[in-house]
Amino acid sequence: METLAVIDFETTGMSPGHGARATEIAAVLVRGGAIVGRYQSLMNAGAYVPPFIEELTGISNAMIRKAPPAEQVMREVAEFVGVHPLAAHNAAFDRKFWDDELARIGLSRRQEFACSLLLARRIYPDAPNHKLGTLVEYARVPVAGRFHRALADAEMTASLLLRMEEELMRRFRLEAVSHELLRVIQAASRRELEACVERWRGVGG
DNA sequence: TGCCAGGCCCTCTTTAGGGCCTT
Repeated sequence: METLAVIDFETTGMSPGHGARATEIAAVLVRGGAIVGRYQSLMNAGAYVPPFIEELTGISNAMIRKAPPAEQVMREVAEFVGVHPLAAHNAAFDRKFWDDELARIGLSRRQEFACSLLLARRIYPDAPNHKLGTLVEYARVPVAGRFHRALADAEMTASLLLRMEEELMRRFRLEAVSHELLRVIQAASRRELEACVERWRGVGG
């Protein structure tokens, strides 16, 4: 049975290419339609947390100073995730930080990301918007805690992915939805969801 | 001190611009 690792970063800014660093990471393991494992830690990368980010996340400079070193946390979470396929909400963002923080300890990513944002745009085109908080309400996913904290966001992203997998199974009469199928769907045009799944079914996916 | 990005995708498109998402 496939296990999926859903991750979420809190950071000091938008891009590691401009000096932003991670302040917190969470990873949850999803298997058999349920969350079966959780990892969460603040991390001290020596970076300054701007006031806007402190307000947004509730993660302060004082909290970061007392947190374990980023190197230690990244080694732990990389070990926790292993080679399981990855997922995140707006994965382009988390992928940048995952790759950057791993590179700093001499590691590299071993798997691809599924993106719950791209999937939601295809599966829930009529949602008011595709922010995580809006989708949690729209898809009736349980609120797991404070938004913009890593573990709560990772758990809600995982639950949203499970809800979308259920929707795909119902709509297309599939017995299961693999990470590979999610990758195929998110890579296809928004307007071609039906044709994309039928092609997948046709080649025995 | 506290600046800042970039991929996706739509459309009044493709010789481009701008909104959506993530922190």
